[in-house]
Amino acid sequence: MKKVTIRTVANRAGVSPATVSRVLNDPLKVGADTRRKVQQAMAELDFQPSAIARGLSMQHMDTIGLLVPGINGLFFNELYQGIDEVAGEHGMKVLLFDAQLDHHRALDGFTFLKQHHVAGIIFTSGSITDDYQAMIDRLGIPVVLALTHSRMRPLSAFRTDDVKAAFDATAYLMARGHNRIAMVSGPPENEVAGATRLQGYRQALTRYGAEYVEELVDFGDFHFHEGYRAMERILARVGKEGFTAVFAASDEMALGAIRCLAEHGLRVPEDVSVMGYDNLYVAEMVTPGLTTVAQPFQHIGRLAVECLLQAIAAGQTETCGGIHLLPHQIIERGTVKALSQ
Amino acid sequence: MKKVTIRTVANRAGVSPATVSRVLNDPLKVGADTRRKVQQAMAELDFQPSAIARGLSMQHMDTIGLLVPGINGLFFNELYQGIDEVAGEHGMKVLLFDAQLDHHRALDGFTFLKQHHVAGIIFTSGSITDDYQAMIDRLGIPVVLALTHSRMRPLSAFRTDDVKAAFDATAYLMARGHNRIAMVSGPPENEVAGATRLQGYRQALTRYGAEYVEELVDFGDFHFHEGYRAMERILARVGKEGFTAVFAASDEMALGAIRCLAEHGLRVPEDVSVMGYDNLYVAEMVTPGLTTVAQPFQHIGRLAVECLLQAIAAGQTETCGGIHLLPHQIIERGTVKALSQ
DNA sequence: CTGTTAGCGCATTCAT
DNA sequence: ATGAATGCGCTAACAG
Repeated sequence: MKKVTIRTVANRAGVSPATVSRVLNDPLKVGADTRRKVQQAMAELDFQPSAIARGLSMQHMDTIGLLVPGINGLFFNELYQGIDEVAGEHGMKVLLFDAQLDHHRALDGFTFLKQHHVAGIIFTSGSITDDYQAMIDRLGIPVVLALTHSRMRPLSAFRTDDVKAAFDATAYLMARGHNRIAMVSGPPENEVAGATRLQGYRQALTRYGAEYVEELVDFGDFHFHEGYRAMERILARVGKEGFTAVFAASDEMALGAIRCLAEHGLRVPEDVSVMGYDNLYVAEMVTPGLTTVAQPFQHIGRLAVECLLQAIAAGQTETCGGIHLLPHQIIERGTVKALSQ
Repeated sequence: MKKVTIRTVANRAGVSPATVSRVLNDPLKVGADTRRKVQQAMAELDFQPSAIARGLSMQHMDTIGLLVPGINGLFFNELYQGIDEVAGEHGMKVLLFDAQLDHHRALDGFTFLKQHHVAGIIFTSGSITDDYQAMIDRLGIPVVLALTHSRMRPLSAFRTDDVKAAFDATAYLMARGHNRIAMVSGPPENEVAGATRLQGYRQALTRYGAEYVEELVDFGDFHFHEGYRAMERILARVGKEGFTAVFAASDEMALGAIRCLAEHGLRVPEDVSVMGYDNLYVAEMVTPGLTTVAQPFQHIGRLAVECLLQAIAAGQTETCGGIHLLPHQIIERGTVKALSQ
């Protein structure tokens, strides 16, 4: 089974390569019967036009790049779904690059995508450090941020208002009678999902007249195990009676905290209420369902693509600009109990 | 900022394009100082060689295609990780195509990947129906199956022995004193993960002297919600006392079943034991941890790539062949209780 | 060791 | 409406 090109088809159909190209891209521009001949020849030869050659010739591959820090984050799936969908609707494919949690590899991701002629890039999560920014500047193609932002350049960013969301979550707890609320925060040096959510928690506390007590907060890397550890440390410091609720900066950590509480004989929500953050699929799948604040991942993905596509169409490297704060939402499930007293 | 090609660099460095190409692909084949000149020129111009043009010229893109039925399956992440890793180790990139649960789109996936010159394809999950097989035959590039198999052609397949795994899971339950075990199965028409697991369950039952009772089994689509529904139907038929344990054909459905049980006042594992299948991340994150049978997703991914790469290197479209059954493993956590009587 | 030439497969002017 | 020629950016022979 040899290589069949546009040329082989042309010979078979007794026409020129150009004509074959035409029926491929604009069938109406060619005579009805020659068109049929060509189409038949293509079918008989099982011709597959080379997207590579086409790309070289046309100078664009109709793809957008998606740069993620690591596909192990459970949020990836939900984000990707939105992205792939609208990209498809606009005739674009998405080229995925996984940085595997390696900063350097993430940098490589940009050049990889560039070398593959993506029309634009969606950068996901992870703070935009200086080197990223420098890379992006030299790139010459539009870049939009999803679930993160850059404080230097006016890169378009799509995310939620993390401090307000954390504020609301904490307020939600307080409105139900909790005033000693522990927090399992993300790393404070993480500006996008660490410091912000901690800040929101703190603001709500003081706003509604509760005291911020340092012993009640600890930190983790957003994953299950560290959520467990952080909860353990808090418990060690303040004991089982030290708090009536805990707010975690991610669903995974919330689940880790719940496990830890269970092992210490504390039931959720009877003895302590727990709130998560993200509203991943798993939040619904656990029993009792995890009360959490939802980020509209899918919607964020969609908007990011649309913004990117717009910049691409407009033809320039600058995107629609600005930080777009999408609405979060508190999803009430079963891990929060109102204090009856 | 204009387009900088291999030619621009050549001019800037005062050499021929061919020389630039050489420092790109085999730096040692060029004089030390000219090489430096070229490298400097490349740096100054921020030259990014076009992977597309290179691909066209070399007739291969150094990528393998990954065809998944839908990225919403939580197992995707774990599989992808193994695949991307070893692909990278061999200098290959993986091109992802998501069929979005659409049979027709999955077919398109093959031609898409083919048109993008992938060296081979890993097809994931979903039964290999006739049209798939026909497509694969015409493709002219090696294809390996992960988490599924084909009963017609000797396509290489990497998966677990589902009937034995289900057998073992059921036996595990019986060894702990359970003999009225409900099953939340996958669709019986699904040959790879539906009928097989149900069969294993049934075999264990009769093998160890328990009766197969039809009222105790119901079906779902492997996802949470249907697991819930199936459990609900079983409960409606046999009542709360009808069984002491339930075996689900997926972790998601196990979690759905647990939710249903909880809503009927049944505690896990005190009142009824539950076993899942897959050992997704979530199995560890719920409390109590879900006892389940683990599929070595990551390992399967790695092997699939290696098999594919081998066929590619060998230069032909036939892969190492045969169905490779990888060992499963029962992961004991907290949802199964031994009956003490 | 380096420059020249000639494609890779397709799209796109121009002619006809 | 269709064919011939040219170029996309790069690699690979073959010279020198």
